[in-house]
Amino acid sequence: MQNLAERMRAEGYRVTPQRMAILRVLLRGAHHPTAEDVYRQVAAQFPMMSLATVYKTLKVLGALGEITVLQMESRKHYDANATPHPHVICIKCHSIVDLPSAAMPELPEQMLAHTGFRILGYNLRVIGLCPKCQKQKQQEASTVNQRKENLE
Amino acid sequence: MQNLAERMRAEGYRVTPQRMAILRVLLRGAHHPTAEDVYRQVAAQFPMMSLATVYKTLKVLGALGEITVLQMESRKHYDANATPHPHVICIKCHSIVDLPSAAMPELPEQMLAHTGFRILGYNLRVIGLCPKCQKQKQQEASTVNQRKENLE
DNA sequence: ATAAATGCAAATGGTTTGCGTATGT
DNA sequence: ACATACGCAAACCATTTGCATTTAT
Repeated sequence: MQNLAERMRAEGYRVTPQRMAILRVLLRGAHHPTAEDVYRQVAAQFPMMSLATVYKTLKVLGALGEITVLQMESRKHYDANATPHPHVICIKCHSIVDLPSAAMPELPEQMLAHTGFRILGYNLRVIGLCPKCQKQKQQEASTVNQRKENLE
Repeated sequence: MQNLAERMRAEGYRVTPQRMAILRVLLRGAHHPTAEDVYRQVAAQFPMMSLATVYKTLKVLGALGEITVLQMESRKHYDANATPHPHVICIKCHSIVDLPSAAMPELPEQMLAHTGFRILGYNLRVIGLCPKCQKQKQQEASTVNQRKENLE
């Protein structure tokens, strides 16, 4: 928490009460809140907070690698192959490639047991860089570091 | 394709030219089209097609289990735990439970190799029914079958 | 002092819905 | 004949953006 504040400053971000409040909610953890959830919790003790700031801050924290964002893409994709199989998705161009279902690794069942869930299946999304984007990246390799622009 | 037409009728759905056209696009497969993509392809030979119909049809095909829909939820969730770890998600109430990263199974590297992707990581989302929803379902067990309502 | 962050409101973009008309059964 | 599907336009909802104001540095 303190370390993060310093890291933010070091990376050129400002440490504001809003950002700390949002971070505090996230560190309470355990609930995988949506932006809306975070907003409600922060607004309770911080009435001036705006939803836009929550979104902006979440983006910053994501860029800093301090939080995980579940479910990156917003658009749905449809696949005539109805049997579950893993996908490999390019982080840059979002192209999607199928893998055979045989590529599904075994789930470590015992780790799931204590959740009490009845397991129905699973979704494996491998993240990577497609061949085309790898080449592109090499060409850009000599360019300036654009960390902040990477917020996308 | 023919079988599907019959299955649709058997299940009480109508077989329309639009639906067949959409299905044909999906069966061309290989590209994991978005709704928009499907629309464009179908509209090329079927100018009257509407985007709303594409969405409605995709929903029907999904309900029939004939296609896979990638990325079900639209809302993002944030997790203060930045190290990648699998999640168990309830299909009914969408509650999310963390698993320790130790639960990450080994990826079968050789299956990925031929994709040419540079693998950066992966996302494992286990789908199931949480304990609470399991109980609820048992109580509803005696109720009428509501397949079509399950479109959600 | 000044560049960056905030809060507001308007815009965006994918998806859904309501409704009157057309069509498969 | 009649319920279901269609096409259109409007509605929705999460997220983003522009901009004038405030604030951390």
